[in-house]
Amino acid sequence: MLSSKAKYALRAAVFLAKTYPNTTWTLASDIAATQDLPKKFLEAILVELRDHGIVDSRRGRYGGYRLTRPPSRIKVGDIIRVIDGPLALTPCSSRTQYGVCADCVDPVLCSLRPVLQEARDAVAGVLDNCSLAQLAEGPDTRPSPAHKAVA
Amino acid sequence: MLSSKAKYALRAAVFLAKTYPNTTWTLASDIAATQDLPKKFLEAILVELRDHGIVDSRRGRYGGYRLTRPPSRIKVGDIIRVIDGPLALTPCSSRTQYGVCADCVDPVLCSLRPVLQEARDAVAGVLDNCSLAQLAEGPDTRPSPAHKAVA
DNA sequence: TCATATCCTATTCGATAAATAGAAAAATAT
DNA sequence: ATATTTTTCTATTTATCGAATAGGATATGA
Repeated sequence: MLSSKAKYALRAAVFLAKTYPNTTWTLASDIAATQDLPKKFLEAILVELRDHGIVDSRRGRYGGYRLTRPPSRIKVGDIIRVIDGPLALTPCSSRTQYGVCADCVDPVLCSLRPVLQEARDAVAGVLDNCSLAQLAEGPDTRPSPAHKAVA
Repeated sequence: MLSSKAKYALRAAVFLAKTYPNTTWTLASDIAATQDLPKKFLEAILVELRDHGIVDSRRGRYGGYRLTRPPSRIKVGDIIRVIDGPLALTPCSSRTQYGVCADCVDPVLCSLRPVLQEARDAVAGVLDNCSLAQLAEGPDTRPSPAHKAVA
């Protein structure tokens, strides 16, 4: 599951994508207000995105935030990785942030690794293939699962 | 990321798969000892697996646990869902346990839902396609990512 | 130099993860 | 029947993390 933080980050990023390209800077308080996000929390999120090269920031009057590159070149997977960490289900099945699990020495668990890598490749294939530009184009018109669930 | 609990559950399940079919019952303490899992914690996990129809249990002397069905019919995805919940990244993109996110009313987030559903289908496609039988067949012989990472 | 915004540090609050303890309940060998 | 063994239940613990807030320091442009 995504953390709230990651969802907020995605919403903020899509918001910024919608105003791209932008000569002026977008206020954190504007994002917070229109997206209904906790302002202070959002600021912390934007700092993280900045530290990872997703957004640029400018202090002081007429400061704010904007994307560092065109929305078409920022992927959903990029943002999730920054906020929530690897897409993989275990450190040992991650490709971008590989690490040994605490209990990774176990051969039985290691028999799991191949399938976990497949899983991580499968999610990454989807999330790294969807850009902010695509999301910013507006709400999707396909029937949502909400409709199906009610039916 | 998987919880430790889910990893323990998988290891325990693969262990049980290796002794299938089994006329006798396998002790929790045997699983704990050979797999190096905290015994009491493992017991709680086995109860959850039992409550969800993955294992059967028998109390008293010569009691223990065993799989309710052939390992080929128990998928990695089944076990992860029982212990860690839906494979999806949000409740609203889950198919087996659909639910509305706390902030799901937001149209921007809703523009995310299609891609999140794709992601969930992609992971599920992998994890629901890998059975305990496959894992029990022994450690995988493909080059592991550990080797690649060291290189 | 003032207004405004980001940025930094600290703190809170609650929930969840990961486990442990101890006793009750059940099943069986003897 | 009874003792033994094993699951099962209830409670508690401890630490960590998620989510958020507070307040001030720092930078920027008018």
